[in-house]
Amino acid sequence: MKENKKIPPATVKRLPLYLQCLDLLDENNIGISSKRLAELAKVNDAQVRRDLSYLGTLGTRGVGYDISTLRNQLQLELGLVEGWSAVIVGTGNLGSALAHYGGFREKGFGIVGLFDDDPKKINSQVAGLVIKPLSDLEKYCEKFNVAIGIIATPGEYAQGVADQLINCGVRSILNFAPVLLKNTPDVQIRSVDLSQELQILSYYLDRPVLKAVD
Amino acid sequence: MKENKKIPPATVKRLPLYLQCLDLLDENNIGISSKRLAELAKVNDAQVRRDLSYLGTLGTRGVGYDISTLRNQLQLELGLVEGWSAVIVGTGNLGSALAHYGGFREKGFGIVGLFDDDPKKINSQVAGLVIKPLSDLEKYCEKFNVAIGIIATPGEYAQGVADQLINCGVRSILNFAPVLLKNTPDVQIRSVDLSQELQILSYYLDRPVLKAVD
DNA sequence: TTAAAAATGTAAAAATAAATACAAATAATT
DNA sequence: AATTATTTGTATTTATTTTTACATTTTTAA
Repeated sequence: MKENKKIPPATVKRLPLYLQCLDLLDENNIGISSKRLAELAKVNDAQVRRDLSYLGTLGTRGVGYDISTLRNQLQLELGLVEGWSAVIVGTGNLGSALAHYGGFREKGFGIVGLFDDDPKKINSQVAGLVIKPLSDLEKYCEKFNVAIGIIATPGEYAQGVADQLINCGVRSILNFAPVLLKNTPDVQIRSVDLSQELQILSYYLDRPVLKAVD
Repeated sequence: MKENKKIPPATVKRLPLYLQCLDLLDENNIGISSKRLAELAKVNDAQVRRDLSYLGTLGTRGVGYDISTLRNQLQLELGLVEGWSAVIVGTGNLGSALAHYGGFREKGFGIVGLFDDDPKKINSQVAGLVIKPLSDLEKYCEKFNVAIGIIATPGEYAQGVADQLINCGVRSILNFAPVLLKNTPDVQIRSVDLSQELQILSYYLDRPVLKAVD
């Protein structure tokens, strides 16, 4: 367990963004300034320096940041070197999209199981993984020490699935179903609600002058 | 164009959440208190009152809020009564998931077109819509007065698609491709990056004591 | 060698967001 | 009719986040 250096939540949300920006750079770049990184990430350059300072004293005055050091520290802080295992529950279009999505693996996450309760889907393959029934969930979670559950079921099944995941020891859930999951102590839940994102856009559609926030 | 009442961005982000909470209520509920709504939305009750106060004086002291008034005002403020038209570009699993997703229509958005440049997909149907080539985009945008473009292509095509959408007069983009789109004046861009969400979860995985933010 | 330019790290200030606390209004109860 | 309980709306306070400003360090140029 990592010590609690207490990085502000607003900063934590930007760390993956910085990592993404580094990935954009030409391979023979060796260093980068907060000014340049800020341009790429579209944030204030002092914000970049302040954010990065939570990871330690990584830069050199008058010089900038060493890209590889920076990448390493970001990955370390975000826990991307732990090789967390994840399962995806729900194998409709969204679950399949997630299963095919290379970005998870690329960032160090391993999708070790795909689950669905539709008998027609069980034992068929998606993205090289065999779809298993939810009754196999516990077995998988133990075997692969699954840390993350990704819910991509229709809304009506999401809470039940979440309960099962939690019951299997999963302590982090990424939920794409458009429902509010119950809070459980010691379980981190992040929800991405596609319709809510569109509604926020819609608000600003009528008010082009105003600035939205991430 | 709506006048700029300047609702704080943090509040705007919660408005769709309140709407979702109202949808959870039994149909014969007529009123709701900020306390109850706060429980459902998992926020502080004063926060609910403060947020709603930006929409006007909607409640009655000692009584609470009339649900139907509240829903109407939220929909109005979010622009959900304008019947904005949207197109989806990219019809892989993610694009298909979005096309099938009922939540958009339910909230008043109309998906009026599906676009892809894969010749094998053109003219096939997804969710009752015929997939068209990107060369038809301009025609559609004019015909349906498309306000919103949803990008669900692989990363490498996303910026090009965004440019085309903007060129066709689209002023709001919801981007699911894992790339940072260039800023364009007067164009609102919201990006949902699946891998970044997982990375944020990952940070807290090692630090169960800390509290994440939305 | 010295001066100017570039860049970090952070103190201090400013801006934004959230929570507390309570007066005012309404409804329920005695 | 008076009292108590409920509940909003918001002033005030507190917390968090962002930005400004600058001393400090390093590099480059004169």
